Amino acid sequence: MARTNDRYKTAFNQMLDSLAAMPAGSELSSETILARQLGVSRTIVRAVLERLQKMRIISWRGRRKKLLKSPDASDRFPDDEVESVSVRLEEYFLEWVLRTDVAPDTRLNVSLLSRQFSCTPHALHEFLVRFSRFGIVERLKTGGWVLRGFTAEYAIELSEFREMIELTSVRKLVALATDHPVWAQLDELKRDHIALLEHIEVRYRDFSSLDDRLHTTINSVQDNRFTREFQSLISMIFHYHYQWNKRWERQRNTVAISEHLAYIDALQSRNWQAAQSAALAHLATARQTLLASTGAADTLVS
Amino acid sequence: MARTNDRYKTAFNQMLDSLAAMPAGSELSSETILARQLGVSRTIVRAVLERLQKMRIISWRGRRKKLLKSPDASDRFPDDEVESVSVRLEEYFLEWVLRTDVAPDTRLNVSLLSRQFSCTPHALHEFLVRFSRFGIVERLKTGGWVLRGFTAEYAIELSEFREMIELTSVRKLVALATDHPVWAQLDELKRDHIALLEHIEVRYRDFSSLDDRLHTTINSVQDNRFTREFQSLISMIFHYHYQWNKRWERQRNTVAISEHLAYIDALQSRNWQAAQSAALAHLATARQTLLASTGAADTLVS
DNA sequence: CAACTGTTTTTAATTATTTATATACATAGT
DNA sequence: ACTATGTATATAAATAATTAAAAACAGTTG
Repeated sequence: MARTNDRYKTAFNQMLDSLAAMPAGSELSSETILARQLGVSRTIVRAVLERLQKMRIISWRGRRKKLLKSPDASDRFPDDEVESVSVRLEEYFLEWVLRTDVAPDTRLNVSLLSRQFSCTPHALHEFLVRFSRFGIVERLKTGGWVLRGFTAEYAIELSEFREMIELTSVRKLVALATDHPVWAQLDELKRDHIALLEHIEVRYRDFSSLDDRLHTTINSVQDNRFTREFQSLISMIFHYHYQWNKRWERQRNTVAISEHLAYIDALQSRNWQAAQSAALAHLATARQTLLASTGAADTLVS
Repeated sequence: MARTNDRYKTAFNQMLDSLAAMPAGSELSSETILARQLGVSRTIVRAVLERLQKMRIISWRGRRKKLLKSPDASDRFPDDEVESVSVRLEEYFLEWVLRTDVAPDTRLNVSLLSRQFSCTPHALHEFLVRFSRFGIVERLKTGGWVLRGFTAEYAIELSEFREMIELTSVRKLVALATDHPVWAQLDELKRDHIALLEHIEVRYRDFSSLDDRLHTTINSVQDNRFTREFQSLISMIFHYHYQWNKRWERQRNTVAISEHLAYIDALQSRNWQAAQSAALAHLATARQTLLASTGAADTLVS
């Protein structure tokens, strides 16, 4: 009952990390400074210090705080205890939606689902409210929720909207002055793509975050909160998509890297026509991949 | 404590309305049918019937339900009791944001605000979560909320995004076959605009809903849930905007109607260039009006 | 026997309560 | 004096409890 102490546990583990980097016998900084370093309030810092003292990892009296011995892994809170409910729920829920064969437009039973996900009905409800902005679940006026599902229609509408936004970005991008920071970012992205391509056999899983970075960078030139909001939806969908759709993963990513490189080159040429074609080509591939992962369940996972 | 009985009260008032249209002595239909008519469960219908019986408006035994006398206004639940908390909150909150001079990026104090709005902190929290999709408030990772506010930047980004979407719709619309339902809807809208223009002196306030209808119709051709979602945000913003910014209201609406008529004509000509110009012209005006209502508070309200 | 009502059970939404965390203020130490 | 700590208070986020509403089931009646 009552709020969880995830923040305390996370802060404690973070504190252990920084203590591990210090030699035994060193003095710790003041509560206020530690609080700022950990990004939490002094209340939490004091609770952490109390626990550290009780565990005889530090000595603490007044403003003298000395490290007695380096902490080890067993002192930490286990990771699964630290993970907040809302993060767990996103994984559980999306896994449930994307991997199992729930029919579209199913009415959701909150109390039943919350038991399955081992959380309170309220926690699930909060999650659904936040999540409803993505259009995969919807709240009924009469009360209750329906799962609209990650259907082929959803993938198509998502892709169409995405293409509209990204082409707008591209049009704006190619007209930007050469001293705009985006050009440097593109240079860096190009280097990272080439580096990844060289070790594609072992590092092909790293493509996912590179894909995210490229599209986020391109859309950043719009400097528009609605674009950013939509891009974050795209990031989430593709994050889980890459995570679970392992079929032809290496080949797919190799092709995508080439498309990205062509895309970057076209942008750097600052030729609107060329950039548009390259953008459309890559976005079409992405759309196809996404679409293939909806529909039949057997196209999901290897 | 525990959930409100708004649904019951609303259903009761609705039932009174339908009883008022019936002659005394007539038999009511079955619980199941009444439930379907009112859009509620049988549980509510039975509660409503019980109250009606207690008030001697109907007699009820077993399956015989007879109307004894026509109900009058005093039998109803007062309207303000019926209005649900979430609806009230939207009004209160937007009025607070748009009319008072709250500085952008202010940290919101949920418990304080909830007292001002006379609701529980939790109800306000629920509202904020739902409302955050519009980008006017934002949840901090560390906890708590900030009001980003209805600033000039917000108005600009909103308008830019809107223009991108609506131009996409227009491009798709002018290419549609003549038997597509949108053409009939545009004909009807044109008639309604002309009718409104003839009585503009008295009916100028009706423009707001007409504006909403036109843009919703145009964007409906995309048949995309993300477009619909964004259009509903636009509708909300303009709804409150029209409601509170009364300066030059009649003149403004007269101009807008002409722009709408030109816009509709251009669409009906099915000429992409003409339609694009008309769209841009009207959207630019809308952007200016919206922008003028941000910034200085004295531009708000007469 | 089909439609309707009576009764019970399940699910949803809201408030109250509790614990965690943040912040403000007063006091002590260097 | 400044800065750190000790203490008190305010605010946030979670659960638990409570009531409304829906749905399921069983029994009745025309």
